[in-house]
Amino acid sequence: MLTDRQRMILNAIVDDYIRSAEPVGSRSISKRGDVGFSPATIRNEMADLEELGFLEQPHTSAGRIPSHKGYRYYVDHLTQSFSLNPAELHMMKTFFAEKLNAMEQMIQHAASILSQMTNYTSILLGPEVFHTSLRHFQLLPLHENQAVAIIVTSTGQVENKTVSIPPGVSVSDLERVVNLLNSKLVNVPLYKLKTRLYTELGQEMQRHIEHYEEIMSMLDIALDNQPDHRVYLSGTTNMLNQPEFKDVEKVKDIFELLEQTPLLTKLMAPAPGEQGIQVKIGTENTHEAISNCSLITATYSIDGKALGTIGILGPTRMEYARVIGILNILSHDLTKLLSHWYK
Amino acid sequence: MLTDRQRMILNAIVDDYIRSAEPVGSRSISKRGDVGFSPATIRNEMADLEELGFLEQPHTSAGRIPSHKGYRYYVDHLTQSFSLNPAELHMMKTFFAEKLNAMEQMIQHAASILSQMTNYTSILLGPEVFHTSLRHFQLLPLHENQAVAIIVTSTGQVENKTVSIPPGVSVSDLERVVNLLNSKLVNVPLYKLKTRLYTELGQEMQRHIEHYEEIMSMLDIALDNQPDHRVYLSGTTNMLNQPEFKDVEKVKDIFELLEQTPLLTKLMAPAPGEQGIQVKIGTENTHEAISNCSLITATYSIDGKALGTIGILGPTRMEYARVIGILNILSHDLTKLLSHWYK
DNA sequence: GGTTAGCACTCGATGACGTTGAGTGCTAAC
DNA sequence: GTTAGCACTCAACGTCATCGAGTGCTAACC
Repeated sequence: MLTDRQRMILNAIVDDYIRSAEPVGSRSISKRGDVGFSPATIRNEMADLEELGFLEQPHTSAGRIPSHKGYRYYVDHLTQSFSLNPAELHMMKTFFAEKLNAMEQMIQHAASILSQMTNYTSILLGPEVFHTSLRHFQLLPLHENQAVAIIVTSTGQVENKTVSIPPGVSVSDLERVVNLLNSKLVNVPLYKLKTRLYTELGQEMQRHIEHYEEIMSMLDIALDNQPDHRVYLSGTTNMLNQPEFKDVEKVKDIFELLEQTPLLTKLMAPAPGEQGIQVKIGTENTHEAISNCSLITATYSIDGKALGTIGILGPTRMEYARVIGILNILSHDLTKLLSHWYK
Repeated sequence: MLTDRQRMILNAIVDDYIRSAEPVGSRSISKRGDVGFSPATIRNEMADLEELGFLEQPHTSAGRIPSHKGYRYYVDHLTQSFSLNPAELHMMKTFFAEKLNAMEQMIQHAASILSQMTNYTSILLGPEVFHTSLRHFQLLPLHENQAVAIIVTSTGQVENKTVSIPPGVSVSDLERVVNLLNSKLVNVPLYKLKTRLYTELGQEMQRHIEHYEEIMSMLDIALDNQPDHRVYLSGTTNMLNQPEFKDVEKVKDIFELLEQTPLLTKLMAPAPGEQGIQVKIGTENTHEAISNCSLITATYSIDGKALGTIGILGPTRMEYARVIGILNILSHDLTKLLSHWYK
């Protein structure tokens, strides 16, 4: 579709623009050295590339900037795989050495490392609930009428919730209920817990346990784990360092988006069946607030099942090669680490 | 120190400036109606107030804006106690009705309500660890060499941490350890846990438990709860709506500060002995990034012991009366709610 | 003596205008 | 096919005049 020379020039323009954030002219491309043609020749090619929709001109007498289509082409034809410098490799290695952390802290830590390395905003979605199951259930009385319900999942996460103990229910009643649940519901996926509670345990509990109704409604609350991903953010302020966001109005929408967990989850959700790195450029993102941003995501998984998503959000003018390289490493390492953890 | 009329005029200026964010002139004050003097008279008083340091002039031919000293005077002499409208009262009432939430969620929720009501940024510090004690300790094995340690505190918070089980230690060993801890350490303040573990339990454990050394070092990790406050933020984007922060450079410093938990903790820490509402205006704050901001804080407590802090961060041009009113209500209600919860 | 009307003065904000320079498109020469 | 040359475009920037909100001061008024 494009000639070799056009590809070279397009690459040079995107590279330059990523670095400078300013429209690039034919002269500066010619001067770079890696494209050995005069400005005039490059101008001709640039005009062609613009006609083909790969470049845009902010105004007549300015240089060119890549269009979304241009970025897309650039990303799809990225050849040089990005390599980290020793200091950065060390940073990632030491991170994975500290695997004794609880999963949650580990993910938060991963988010902050990502944002530090890339200078963009990092977004991590915690493990999907669909693939985690119940390992242990516990009810700890706090007072005579309140208790903490604790759910330990197969991934080692601990969820807890305060519930009211219905009047008339004794501690030994609760113990019996807890034992019953643990014997019947362990290893059941979290999202099936409540239906199983009713279908399999309903009758047995009705027979053996007093105050059946009240206890069931208490368990209903206790097992009502939020099915949304946990979202971990880091480096949101990095957004403010980008010249394209020197206008507060533009950042505001983005920041508001970042505060809304469900929207983020939707944006980060991998297209079904997709594995590996995904790049969404500008308007390819479904939300208007980030139509000037690119979102690069990678999934991490266990036994081939996608568990969660890592993402980097930055301006469309993003260091694609570098970010993709980093995400690649991190998602693989996370996958390996979790497999080891999970057994 | 100030005449009645001066006080009236100062009040009027601060009020107007808080609303409009623009220097106020003598004519507009005169037109308000509540100060029944001509612009000329008001101009004279304004000149005096400026000489006394309560007002400032951005440039010769502009109106006046309050100086930090002016805000301070305004705040110290706030008379009309602010009252909420019915819708807002309802918002707070319903919030406190949902007390079945776990404490953590409750605090996060309180933060978001605060920021919604005030349109500023809200900062909440969770309960101090000093005043909470151990209610229950639990070790749940995940695999043969890993377990989750769960600490339930007297305030109903649940902390958890993953630890490695030393090789050779059996499940029954662990059970014995857990029982011992629960019988001896319940109601001990969290920050004393580890010393008590060594002083009181060391000998007994050494006698009854195999692998003493390894188990102790495991418990050392398990009980190593982080002593810093948890920080809950909400409405950080509200900062971007303030005209004084239309310049990205100014917001950046503030946002960076908001990301640093320890600094925030220090800023929010109440002066020793102080109870109730505290207002820190501009440079009264110890951190330079918020020298154009005011921070209003209130403590919530149990039995007179300060447990945590609620704060609102906004521009020096802040709706002091309103914010103070809201913080007053919320801190009292939180105190009441926690006392009830805590018993 | 306190209050106010009147008036000259100040100075940021706004907009018109010219200049500058980076960059283009086109043509003609190589 | 490539490149040098040149006229053209247009945002950015600086200058300048205008405008108007607001002041300080003086003199008149109650």
